[in-house]
Amino acid sequence: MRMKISEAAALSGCHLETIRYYERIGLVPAPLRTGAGYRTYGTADVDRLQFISRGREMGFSLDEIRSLLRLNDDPNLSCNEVDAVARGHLAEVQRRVEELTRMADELQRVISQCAGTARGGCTILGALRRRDDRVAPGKEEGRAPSAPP
Amino acid sequence: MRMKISEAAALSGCHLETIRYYERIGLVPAPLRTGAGYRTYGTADVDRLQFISRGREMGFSLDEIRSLLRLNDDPNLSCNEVDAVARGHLAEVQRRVEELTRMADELQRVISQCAGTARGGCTILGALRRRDDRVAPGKEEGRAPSAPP
DNA sequence: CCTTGACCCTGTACCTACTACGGAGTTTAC
DNA sequence: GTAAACTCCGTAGTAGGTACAGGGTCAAGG
Repeated sequence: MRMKISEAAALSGCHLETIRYYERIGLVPAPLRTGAGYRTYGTADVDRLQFISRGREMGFSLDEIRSLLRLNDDPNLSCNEVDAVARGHLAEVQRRVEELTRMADELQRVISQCAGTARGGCTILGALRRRDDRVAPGKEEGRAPSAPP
Repeated sequence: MRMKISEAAALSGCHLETIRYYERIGLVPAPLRTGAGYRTYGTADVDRLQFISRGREMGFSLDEIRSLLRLNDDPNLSCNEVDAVARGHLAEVQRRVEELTRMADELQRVISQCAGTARGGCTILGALRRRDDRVAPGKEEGRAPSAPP
């Protein structure tokens, strides 16, 4: 019934050393030990580790997972809070998708330009090197194009 | 002409302490110093910092940027290698977009289910808890969903 | 019984890319 | 002249782990 850490790792999807790490940071309780000091895990322990593993697969932070575990343990279930955590995380994931998509578009752009104009100088390096002809979102230096220094 | 670190930070887009960090890890050379030991930067230094800042905005790792800087410094320009670094990074960014998109879809799914069936138990927690289609050796899954008060 | 190899233990260091101090010295503005 | 703003260095912290080193333990084979 009770198993060693390597078996718990295989069943839960958490790496062996990650399990010890989770224990160290208090995300899972310290398990029972054998006389020799070996950790032994029961099914409830493995369930908890699986919960964490799935949470990580969905991109939740360990802090978010900590909250979700507390909510999961609580008998008077508070679905609203779970919902809030999940929606907050979804928003964050979507934000990261947008950010990375912008990066990918920009990369695609400079790479494809480079393929066309390779002889005149690398446009990829040019995009990194260029001074001021920037139309990127957000930043504006107060430098008038009509009156250069 | 030469400026202090705070000005170099403002012009380059790198945080002041980040500049010192880049110096410490050897990404930028140690700048000249005043008699009192203050760092002073010239335009070439600021250009290099800007290069790094733009690289980071495109998501390149500092190691990749290190390579790109070397290629940029090299007079016999090797556009192929630059291209390889950029394409490799683009592939990685696209991989991350896909991964995050999968996460977002899954989150969307469990969140919307939860909104519909909130009374039967939280489906978000259920998705994390479920002992499922994976290799579950001979465990019975039948747990009657008892109605909450 | 003894050895061999596969486990397991603790503790620490390392990774990325920064950021945030603490405590001191320096420059600048009024 | 003095107070505020700036700079210095070094260290430690962040997330989420991974990777040893240097030991102890357990099962099987000979």
